[in-house]
Amino acid sequence: MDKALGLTKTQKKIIDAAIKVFSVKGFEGSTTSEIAQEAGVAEGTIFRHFSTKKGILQSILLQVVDNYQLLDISDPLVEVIERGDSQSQSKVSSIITQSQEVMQQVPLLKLLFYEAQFHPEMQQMLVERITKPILEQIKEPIVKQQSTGYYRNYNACLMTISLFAPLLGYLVLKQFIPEQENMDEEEAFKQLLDIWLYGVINQ
Amino acid sequence: MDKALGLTKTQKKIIDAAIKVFSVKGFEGSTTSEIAQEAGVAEGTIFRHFSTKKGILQSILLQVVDNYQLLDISDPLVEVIERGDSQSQSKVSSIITQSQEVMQQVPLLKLLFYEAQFHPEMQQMLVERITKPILEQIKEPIVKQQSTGYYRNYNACLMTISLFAPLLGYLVLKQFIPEQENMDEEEAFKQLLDIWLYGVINQ
DNA sequence: TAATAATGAGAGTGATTGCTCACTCTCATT
DNA sequence: AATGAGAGTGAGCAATCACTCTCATTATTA
Repeated sequence: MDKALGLTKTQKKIIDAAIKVFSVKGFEGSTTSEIAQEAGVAEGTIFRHFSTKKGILQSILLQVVDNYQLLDISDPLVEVIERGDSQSQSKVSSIITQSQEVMQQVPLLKLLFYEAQFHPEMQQMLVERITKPILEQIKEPIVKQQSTGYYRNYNACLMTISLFAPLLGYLVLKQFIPEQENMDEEEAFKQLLDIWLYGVINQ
Repeated sequence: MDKALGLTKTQKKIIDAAIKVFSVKGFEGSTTSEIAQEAGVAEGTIFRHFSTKKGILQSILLQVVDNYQLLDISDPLVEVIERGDSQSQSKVSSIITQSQEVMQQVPLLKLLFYEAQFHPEMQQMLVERITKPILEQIKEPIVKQQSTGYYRNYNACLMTISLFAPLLGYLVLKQFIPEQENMDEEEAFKQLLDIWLYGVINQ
């Protein structure tokens, strides 16, 4: 039956095509016929697998939510928090490696987070399954470091934002200002983590 | 002729209505008849003032770009950078005051930055007239502080991102996770600036 | 007051949209 | 060979869209 991750080959073709088209033209700006063309199937085939156009978007969201690759970015960050040392290059590098995968998904994430605001169930799912888990996962080791007195007692949620937002901001900014800046990604991440750490470490 | 800032009363009514409708439904998700209804004008009237629906969006962008209120947020940040002390409450407070105005504009900014990716001229205008000026305005005093040795020698652009992204991230996050968190906005901004500062100040 | 411009109301247009449905194709089972 | 189930097709439908046109009414200006 050609299934993988609960999706048939045709369904996967359609979803991949939809991601491509939605990313370039936005959800409302895309047409089902474009998606069909990109997927190499008839328009009618789309509606045999997805009840509505919005159903395609929801399936994309489900695919992203069920894909833990995304959450993986928080693991190396947790390492950095626990070691309290950005110099541990190996871990930093793994962040970069992960984030290159994530970076290619930045347009998709932008799409989902933006379009979700028009569809409350989707918004809730994004918040509950992606935003909050990441925040919690990162907050926990921060609180632990605070309890030992190694980190300052700022609000843990704000500390998490301070850590995460610049990394994400850097990736987003890079997408529409390809500031050539003779600096590689690894060095950039290292500096961003450094700035955060030395603002967090007590003394 | 009823002009103010180059816009007649009718044009202003239409633009205000369009901002409201676009913010709620997105650009492609909105219809000109909705905008007309919200503005209390006939649909045909819209097209007497704007050649196309996209023309309305472009006028909104022009209005935002010509409105320096937005850039004002960088002034108090520059103050913080120059003083190197977030405790200077008066200045922090003025950031908050400004940012409350800005915060109400967050949905509009999200709209413009998102929709602009589908319209290259608009994207370029946003980058050249908003993003880059803000970055430059904030980078300059950072570089000055670096030259005196008071700030560490990280890449100035990254330092700017580290400063700006958490503030923006906090505002955006607050919009779809109304984390009641018994913390007022002023305290939040103070802590975010603190975290940044003590990661930037040498020693 | 007369002339001119702006607007409201709303029907109309062609193009496009999301979606349907009658039909075909494939292929395993009978 | 006959059957049935399910995937795929694409012409076409009803609705909607951005946009136009007309014309009576109101507001502005000379």
